[in-house]
Amino acid sequence: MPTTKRRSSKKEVILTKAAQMFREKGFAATSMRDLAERVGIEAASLYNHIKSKNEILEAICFDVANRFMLHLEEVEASDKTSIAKLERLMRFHIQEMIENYEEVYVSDREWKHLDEPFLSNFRNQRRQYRKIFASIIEAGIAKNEIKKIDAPTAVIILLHAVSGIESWHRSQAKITAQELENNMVTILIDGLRKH
Amino acid sequence: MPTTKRRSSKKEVILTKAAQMFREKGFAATSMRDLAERVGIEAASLYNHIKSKNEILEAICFDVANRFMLHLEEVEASDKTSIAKLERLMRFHIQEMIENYEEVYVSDREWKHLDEPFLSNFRNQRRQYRKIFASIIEAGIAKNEIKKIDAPTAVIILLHAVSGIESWHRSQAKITAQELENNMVTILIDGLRKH
DNA sequence: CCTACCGATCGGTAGG
DNA sequence: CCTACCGATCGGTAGG
Repeated sequence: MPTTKRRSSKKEVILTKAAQMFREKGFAATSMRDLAERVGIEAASLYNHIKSKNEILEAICFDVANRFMLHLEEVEASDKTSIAKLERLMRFHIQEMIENYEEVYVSDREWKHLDEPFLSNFRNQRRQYRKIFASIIEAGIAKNEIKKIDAPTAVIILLHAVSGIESWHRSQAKITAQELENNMVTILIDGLRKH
Repeated sequence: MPTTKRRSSKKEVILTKAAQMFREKGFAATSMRDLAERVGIEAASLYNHIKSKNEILEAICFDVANRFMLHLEEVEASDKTSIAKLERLMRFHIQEMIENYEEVYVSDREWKHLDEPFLSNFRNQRRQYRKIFASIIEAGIAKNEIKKIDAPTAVIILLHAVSGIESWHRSQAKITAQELENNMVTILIDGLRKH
């Protein structure tokens, strides 16, 4: 049964190419004709695999959001110190950014173009994610593992610092992914200053 | 002479409103008709003040880029420790992000929509900025003020962490701008862990 | 600063 | 999966 074996492969190709183009040019500036050309078919043929341009964005954004939320809940429930939880979360973010670069980038920067009700849904998941993330930091402060800083501010810094990996990705890296990961964890957890 | 006094005021209104809309919806998704409505004139009338949609983006991006570059050169030439230079740069970034939010945000996220030769020009300024920034960190490592981390990675973290202030801006802030600034500097320079 | 309009391109559909 | 095409909207111009 060779048809079942790779049944949805064309749709996957479309989603992958779309993620690449949405990252390069942005969602709004990517036309369905551009995308079709990259996939190697006519624009009209795209609609045999997807319902609309926005459906592609939805697939990308929620795929990423669900993956991150699942991991966060797993870490939250684990038996670790707060600093160890934070470190694990950050390493996950960094690895995701490296391994699923296009998708994660698009989910982070282009979600504003989602239509309702997906827009509200995504925004809620995002808010919920940050709230749980902040609560882990708060717990660390309470247990005296973490400095008394404003937890939401720390969340913003950690999440955005990681999203900066795009620049590393583009610049053809003089350091390996593993070195990058260790550098980021060191800087964010222990700071720049030498004690 | 009341005409000279506020000669370019309408153009300034257009640039300000455009920065707001480009931030909210992105450059590509903002139409000249949307913008005209916000300014309170017909779309065609915009062209009495600006040459094209792209010219607006150019004005925003290079205004910000020049301001940042000027400040960086001033700090670089100053007589301070590396850590003090870094702290001053970061405080400048944070203040700019708070005071000129729309403009700085657009310059950071929408510059990809610049046309040539502006696109290459902007990219070069950006690369140059990061190179100088990294050299300040390298100098700090050489003088033993800063940990032995990869300087380009540190630059990415510092710059992107600050750009995360958009989230603080949107969330109607429970802390003041000054508290935010101090929190960010602490976290990035001294880290999260309590020693 | 407006009315009137241009050619180009958009996302998407009909029908095969 | 394609050809042929739709109405809507885009950035921008002519002319006043």
